[in-house]
Amino acid sequence: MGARRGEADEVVSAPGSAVDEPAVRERARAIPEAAVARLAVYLRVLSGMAEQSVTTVSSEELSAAAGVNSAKLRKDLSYIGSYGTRGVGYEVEVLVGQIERILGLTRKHSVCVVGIGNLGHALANYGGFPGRGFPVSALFDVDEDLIGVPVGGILVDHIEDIPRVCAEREVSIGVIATPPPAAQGVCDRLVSAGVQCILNFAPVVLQVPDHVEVRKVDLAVEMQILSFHVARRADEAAYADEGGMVVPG
Amino acid sequence: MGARRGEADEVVSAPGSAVDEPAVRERARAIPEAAVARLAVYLRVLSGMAEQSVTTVSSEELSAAAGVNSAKLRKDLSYIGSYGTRGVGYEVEVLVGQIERILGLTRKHSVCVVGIGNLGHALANYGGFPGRGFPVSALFDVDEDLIGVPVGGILVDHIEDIPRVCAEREVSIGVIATPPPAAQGVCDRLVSAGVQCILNFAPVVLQVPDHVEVRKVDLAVEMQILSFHVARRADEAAYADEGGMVVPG
DNA sequence: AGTCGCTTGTGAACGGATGCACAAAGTCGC
DNA sequence: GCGACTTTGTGCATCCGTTCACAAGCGACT
Repeated sequence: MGARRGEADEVVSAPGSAVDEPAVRERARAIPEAAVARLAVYLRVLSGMAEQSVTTVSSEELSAAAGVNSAKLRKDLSYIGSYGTRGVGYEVEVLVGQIERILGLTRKHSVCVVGIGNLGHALANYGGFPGRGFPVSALFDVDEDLIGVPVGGILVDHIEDIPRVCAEREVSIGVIATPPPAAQGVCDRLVSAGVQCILNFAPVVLQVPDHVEVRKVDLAVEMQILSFHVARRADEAAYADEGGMVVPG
Repeated sequence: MGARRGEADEVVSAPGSAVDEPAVRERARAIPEAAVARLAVYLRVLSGMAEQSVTTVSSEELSAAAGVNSAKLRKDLSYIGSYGTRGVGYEVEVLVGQIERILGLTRKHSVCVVGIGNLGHALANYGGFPGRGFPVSALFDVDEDLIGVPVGGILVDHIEDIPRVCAEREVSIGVIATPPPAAQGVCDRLVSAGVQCILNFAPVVLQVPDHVEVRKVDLAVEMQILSFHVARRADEAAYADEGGMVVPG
């Protein structure tokens, strides 16, 4: 992902001289993407614990609840600082606060949803967003029958108004839930409206400038990955049946 | 090089006695998970090309359309065999067929959706599934008002009937779109019904036996990852402005 | 045929993430 | 205060996936 930026033919110096790495570069922001995803999961688990008045948790307990191994959990947490107490564990409240800080959840992020079909409706009504600091503050579609209609308490605007409305409501995250052919156009509008992060549900590869972050959720791809595993299982079963496996003893 | 799958316990003979291992070679289904996900994307792009009567494509073109670099694309394709022609490229039809074969799409996979709320509705009506070999053939909920009601052409059954209905309709993939508290219970029912692959939209870490494959799609997590990037950007901008760094302890 | 240009397929280097194993650092009981 | 015990935080080895770079292979053109 974001590792590579800038123009290609810039840096390359001849090997041999001046190889001194400018140690200046790295700031603490070097959290692996995979770890960020897991931090979000830990946060959810921790929030649940906090609600049940759990005050302290060990890496072992938390990792079990999050479905990872404890060493990985500790390493992930170490990326954001040392907030544990050796011999005791982590204070739930502290961890929640720190993870929220790192994930940028102390600020609210306004979200807009584009494409108010089945999925768009579901997203607009999805309780998980506002509850976790992501107020859905704008909805867009092209269908004239939908414009002005409230969905989940928000009035639907026309796609043409994306730049104006997004600016007014300070939208920082755009969610695309349109049919595939419309996705790129919507994406371009969002980008020109200054939205820098996009969550794309349309089965399309979006072209965006370097400074825009895109994550995609493709249901068909997920299903196909599962299909692959179904097939692999079937193969393995057949293979085992045929006696390819040497069973000792 | 084929690093083998994790099965490991194979009979390892002395390095000198190199016997040919035809069965094992055929067994070399060691395709990285990440590559599988990309294959699904290539397949979508290729299908689009086929519809536009494109017959041949180079790794450069295809990789651009799929948003990856060409070396990675070639390596991904090499996992499934050598179906390209040097100096020319790949035949679209051939590639489509081979990827479908590897992903197990030559067989239909019946899907059931559990939890017919907003998201469940969206999934039941989602056109992308049946169009790609994933007929939704069963729906479940607990709400008595929904039982027997057709959604997307399928009647909703009660969750209690999961074992019977899934068996009857040979469901191989279960999709969980229930509220979080219900998810684990539903998951257990699916597992006991023999479903081996689960796509989980509930923000919960599911506990399943080893032989069951779970993929999760967590919208809140996706949003939080984006939030992290928003925050990181803001930090970078601030850092660039100040030109210095003081990290408070 | 021979050669030239193009594209695939892949060995090997690289880098990032994972898991292990242990020292450091704290608590608890006495 | 001290020693035993617990749990964190991390250096290190390992593994997996990505990227590079190039030989091998194919078609086209002379």
